[in-house]
Amino acid sequence: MRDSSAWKPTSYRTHTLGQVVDNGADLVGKEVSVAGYAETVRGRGAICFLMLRDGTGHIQAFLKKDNMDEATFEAIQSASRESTIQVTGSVAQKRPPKVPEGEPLPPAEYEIQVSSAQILSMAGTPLPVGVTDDVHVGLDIRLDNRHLDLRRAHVNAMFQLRSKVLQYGREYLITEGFQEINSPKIIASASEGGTNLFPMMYFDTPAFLSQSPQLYKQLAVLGGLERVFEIGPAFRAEKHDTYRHLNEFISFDIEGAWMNDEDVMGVQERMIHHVWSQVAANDQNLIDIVNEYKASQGQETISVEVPELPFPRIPYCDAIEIVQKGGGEIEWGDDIESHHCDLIAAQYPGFHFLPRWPMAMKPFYIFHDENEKGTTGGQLSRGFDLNYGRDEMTSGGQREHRVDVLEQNLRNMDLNPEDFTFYTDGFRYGAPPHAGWGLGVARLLMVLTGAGNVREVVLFPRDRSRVTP
RNA sequence: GCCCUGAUGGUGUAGUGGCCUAUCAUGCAGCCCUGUCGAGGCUGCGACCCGGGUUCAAAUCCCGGUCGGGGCGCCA
Repeated sequence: MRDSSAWKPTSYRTHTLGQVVDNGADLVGKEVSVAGYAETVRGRGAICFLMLRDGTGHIQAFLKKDNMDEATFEAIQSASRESTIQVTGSVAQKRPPKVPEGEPLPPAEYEIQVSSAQILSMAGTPLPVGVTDDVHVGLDIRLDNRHLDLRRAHVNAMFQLRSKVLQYGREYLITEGFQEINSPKIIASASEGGTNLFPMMYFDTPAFLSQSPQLYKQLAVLGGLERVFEIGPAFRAEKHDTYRHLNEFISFDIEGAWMNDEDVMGVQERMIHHVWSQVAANDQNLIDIVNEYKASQGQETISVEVPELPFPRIPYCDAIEIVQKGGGEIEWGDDIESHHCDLIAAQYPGFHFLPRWPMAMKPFYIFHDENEKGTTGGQLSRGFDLNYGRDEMTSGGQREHRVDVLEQNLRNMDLNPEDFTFYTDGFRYGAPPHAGWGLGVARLLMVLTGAGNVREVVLFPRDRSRVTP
């Protein structure tokens, strides 16, 4: 649950439920107003127990027919689960529950003895997905009803973790001098091969949704911003259908001047180390909530293991050897596919970098040094991936800052340099060597939370067949 | 786009040609009891994805569709 100790009162409540729970002893006898969702409503006689939940905690409200307006009492008593209810009453210590002979009593708990109440919004019945039920619910049904699914404790906890990961990532990059930027998501040209961009109309001009901030963050660095990062959406019109791909996703990107591939790998591993350390130090309560659910479903629980620095580097040439020795069919120059990654992950189950890919497999903007050749003599690039186990988290690299090489790279890939002048012009007046990467936020969250599907950790995922809600 | 697989009450499931006017849990509705606390007890409600076919007989077999799930490809 969220820490609400510093939250101010609002028009609807004097205290959050978390504040009442945490400060119960001091509040005994005091009148408070709270509001929340009705988790259970028990009792059909002259008394009634209303379990309220808000985003900060749970508390029991105790209603007695004699102590309040009878019509209100009856309305609350017959309120459906998940209705929103505001109650006013005095804080009191709860009567202790019955425990078996010889067992110690649990620590004191507090409740609210209600003097007045109001139903703010009545929930329809039955609920399309249970919020507190133990019954398993399929992902598709959950996503159709995400607004209810989010009320479930472990789902709520995963999205709090997501927010924490972004917060810790941001704060770390800022300590290394990176500044946050936003690049346009509506772009004019299908700059890198139009087949995988979503077309749209920008008034009377054909335009596209951006698939990456790549070129723009580079232009920001060329413009002298030195070190930049962006957390923003990217759109890809690929008809993939897997646990790790979406057509709209949030990309965590950085770009830094006077850096090569190794420099930005360092930034990345230090950032991930910081994120994991902070989660381990501050957010075990959220991990516990997720684990409580996993345990109830018979799933393996998770623990936050702060990875050691530096992460292993497995250059492409070595990766090919590992795959070949593992029995995989692969040759220098082939892409390392998912089943190949399984072989590598067997030796390197955690985070590991795969640097120095063949230039032929990398985009035109990746830097290469003519002296860096692979085991079979092929030209290497300064591009790299970061994997966790079999899954790709990041791709990045040092960028080509020599405009003549850049234009040659474009021609080598059958692209017309004329179409890229908005980009290449940035390199004509002095360009610093620079490097960067883009990290899939949801994929990182999958690792942290043990989610088996990227859709679990995206609020309203967009995939091949889902555009709503 | 390819291969495999599936669709049963609101939700999650059992069911492999007649034993199914379909199982169980949860839910919902109602009653009883109760300072309850994973409350408990009782009664009731609610389903075989759509279209075609085979058969004396189809939730069950076949074909098509729609929508899922798994694996892969694609992912400059």
